[in-house]
Amino acid sequence: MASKNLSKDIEKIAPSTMADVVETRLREYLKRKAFKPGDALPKELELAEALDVSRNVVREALSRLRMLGMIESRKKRGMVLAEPDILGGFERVMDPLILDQNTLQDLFELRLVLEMGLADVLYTRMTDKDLKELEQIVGKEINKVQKPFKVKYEIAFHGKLYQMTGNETFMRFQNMLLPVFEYVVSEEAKINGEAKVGKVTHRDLLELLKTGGPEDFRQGMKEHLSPHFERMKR
Amino acid sequence: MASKNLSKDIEKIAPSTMADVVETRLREYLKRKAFKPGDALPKELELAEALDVSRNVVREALSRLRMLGMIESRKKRGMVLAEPDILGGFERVMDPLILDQNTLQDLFELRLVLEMGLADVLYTRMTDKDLKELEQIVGKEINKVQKPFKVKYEIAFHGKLYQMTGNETFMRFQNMLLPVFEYVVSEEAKINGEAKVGKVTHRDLLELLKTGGPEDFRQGMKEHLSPHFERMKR
DNA sequence: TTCATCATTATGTAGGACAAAATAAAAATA
DNA sequence: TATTTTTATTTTGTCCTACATAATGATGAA
Repeated sequence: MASKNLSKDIEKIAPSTMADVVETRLREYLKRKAFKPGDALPKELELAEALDVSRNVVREALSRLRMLGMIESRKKRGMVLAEPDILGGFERVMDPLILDQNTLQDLFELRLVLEMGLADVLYTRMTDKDLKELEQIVGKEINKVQKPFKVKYEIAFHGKLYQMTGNETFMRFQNMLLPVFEYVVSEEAKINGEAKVGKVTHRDLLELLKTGGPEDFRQGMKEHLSPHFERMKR
Repeated sequence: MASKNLSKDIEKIAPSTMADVVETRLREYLKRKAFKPGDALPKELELAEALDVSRNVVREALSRLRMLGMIESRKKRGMVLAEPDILGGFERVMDPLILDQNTLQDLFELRLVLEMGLADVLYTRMTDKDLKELEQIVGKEINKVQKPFKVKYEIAFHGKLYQMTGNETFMRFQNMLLPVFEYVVSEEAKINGEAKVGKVTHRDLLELLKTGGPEDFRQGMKEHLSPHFERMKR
C-alpha cells in the first residue's frame, strides 16, 4: 500500500551524533544489567572514560534520560535510576500546531476508540459519588448553548468519565489528547461548517450509566459521537 | 480519596537545573512565536547569550528536544524545527522492569479499552485483503498449543487487527503496549496460575468480522478478553 | 558522646578551543 | 560570459579545563 506519509515509511537519514549513540548505549546498558529504580549509576567521568567520549557528550545523553524521568541525580550522591514518567515525553510534543496532519488524524481517532472502549472499565469502577458529581456537571450544563461554555462542559463531562475509571494514566492521557481533539474539530468546522451534535446528550448518557448496562452506554456513546464517526469515514 | 501511589499525588521536589529551565523556556518560546516545522531556530550562541547561560547548558536542553524529534540540526545550516515523533518519548521509557506496578496496571487496562473500542474503526476501514491475511494467521494457528507459539499468534492476530485500522500511530502504540501486556499476564500467572482462555477464539472473531456487525464483534472481543476483565475487577 | 568544622567527592555551570561540514564568496578556467 | 575550482566563513559537534555547589564522611573540639 502506498502510504500517504512518506516520512513514516522511509527511515530518515539521521546523522547520529555521539550523544545519540551514547543515549542508546546507556539505555541498553541499563536494560542489560537489569538496573532497577533506586540503583546507583556509574559516575559521569567513569561513563565518559568507558565510552571514550567527553564528559560533555555523556552529559547530553544523561540530560535526555533525566528529562524522561529515567534518572535522578544529586551532587556528590551520584545518579540513580528512577521510575520514569510514562507520559512525560508525550506531553512535551503534544502540540497540534507542530504535529503533521496525519498524526493529528490518528490521535483524533485514538480518542474516539478510547471513548468507545471505556464502558466496561467504567461499569466496574464507578461509584455513587461519581454519579452524583456527573449529575452536577450535567445540571450546570443545561441552557448553555454558547460555544465556550459548551466546550467547557464537554471537557468536564468526558473528563469526569475518564476519572471514574480510576486509571490515572488513562486520565492524563486523555487530557493530553484534548487539545488535539479540539483542534481537529475546529479545523474541520472551518471547512465543512459547524459539526452537528449527536442525538444522545450528556444527560442521556448519564441516565444510561445509572440504569443501563455497558452495551447500552456504548451504543449511546456511539450515537453521541456519531458526527465524529461520520467525519472519519471520509 | 487516598491514593495508592503517593509519588503521583505529591509533587516531587525537583532541584531544577539550568538545563531544565532552558528546556521549558525554549519550548515556550517556540510555542509563543508560533514556530512551524521547517523554521530556523536561533543559533546556539545567540540562545546562550539571550538566556545568559553557557552554551553547554543550551546544548543539553537542545539535546532533549532533538531526542524528541522536535528539532534537527546540521552544521552551518543551523537548527530547524521538525515534526516530532509523537511516540518516541513513550517508546524509550516503555520497559516493564522499571515502571511501577500501578502504571503497569494502568497500561494493561488501557490496552483492554483499546481492544474494546476498536470495532467501529475496524468496520470502517477493513478490506477483503485484510480478511484474507487474518484468515491465514488463524489458519496457521490451529493445533499450536505450546506457550511460545500461542503468544506468537496472539500477537500476530491482534497486531493485524490494529494494522487494519490503517492508523499508523495506533498500531505503533499497541506494539509498545505489548511487552507490558505480556509482562502483567505472566506475572499474574506466577501468582494465580495460568489464566483461563476466553470461550471466543480468534477464528470466532474472524467469523464475526466477516458476517457480523460492530456490536457482535465487540461482544465477541469482550468474551475473548474475559479472563483479563475478570482480573481487572479485583 | 555530641557537636562543629573541614576535607572530599560528584554533579552543575562556564568558557575556550578546534574539527568537520555545509554554504557563500572569490578565483581560475574554458 | 559561463562554469568549475578553490578559498573563506559560519555553525554545530566534540573535547578540555576550571571552578562553584551541595552532600557526605572524617576529623577534631567541647
